[in-house]
Amino acid sequence: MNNSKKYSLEVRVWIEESDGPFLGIGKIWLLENIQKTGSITNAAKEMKMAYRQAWQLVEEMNQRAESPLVEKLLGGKGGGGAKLTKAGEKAITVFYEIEKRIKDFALKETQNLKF
Amino acid sequence: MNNSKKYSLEVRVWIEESDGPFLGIGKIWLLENIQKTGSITNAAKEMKMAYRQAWQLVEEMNQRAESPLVEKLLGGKGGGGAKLTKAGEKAITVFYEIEKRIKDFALKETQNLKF
DNA sequence: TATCAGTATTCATTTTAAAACATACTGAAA
DNA sequence: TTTCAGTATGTTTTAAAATGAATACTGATA
Repeated sequence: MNNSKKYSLEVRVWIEESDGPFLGIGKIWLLENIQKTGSITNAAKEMKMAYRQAWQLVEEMNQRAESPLVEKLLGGKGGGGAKLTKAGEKAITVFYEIEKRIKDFALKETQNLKF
Repeated sequence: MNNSKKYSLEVRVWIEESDGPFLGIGKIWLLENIQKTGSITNAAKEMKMAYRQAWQLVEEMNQRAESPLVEKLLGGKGGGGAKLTKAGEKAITVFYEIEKRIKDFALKETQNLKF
């Protein structure tokens, strides 16, 4: 008879670029919230993160991607805003596709862990 | 013609237990160093980590595993030491097996990422 | 041409985790 | 019964990261 502790396997996936971690689930959530709210400010509020932090993440993503993932609009009606580029939308779907395939595999591979 | 930025997929794997993350590559390295050096003190030095921290990780592992992964020896010749239990040795091999299977799969699945 | 909300940027403050320090405790062996 | 190196544990420093506050900038539109 065995102890009944439950263990499960967790997998984290991210895209690495020459200067280090480039795109993981955190930035993907940020992209999704920008898409949903139309601005970095509101996306940040949604996620309860500081605007400054969100802005820096967007800046970093845009500089390190082959082409910008977020288009920022300065001034004008409503002060401006931010929206995803085609590349930004693509990044979300590609990321989730890859993540899903790997997590499904991991789940299938690991049943009844014991430690 | 396309930009030549290189992207790669990174995967991190760890074992989760009811109270959160239980065993990842960091603790595995610690186990390996304990195995190699025969004490927590020397394992910590090897890894340039504080003894206190290493000791706490061992404590946590032992309490949350079904049975202890590290056997600690108090006092005596040389002040004591630490060695892996059978369960500790098993944990290392099982962890690496799982990790390898998943990383191999991830590598195979993802070629030519673009962002 | 004044307004307005969001972007852009700097600086001070808080939070956090990690490391460093200090000090008992343990027990085989000389 | 003293020595000794490693375990055990609390306290203090340090360093890094996140947050918060403050301020200037932008430009369509009323």
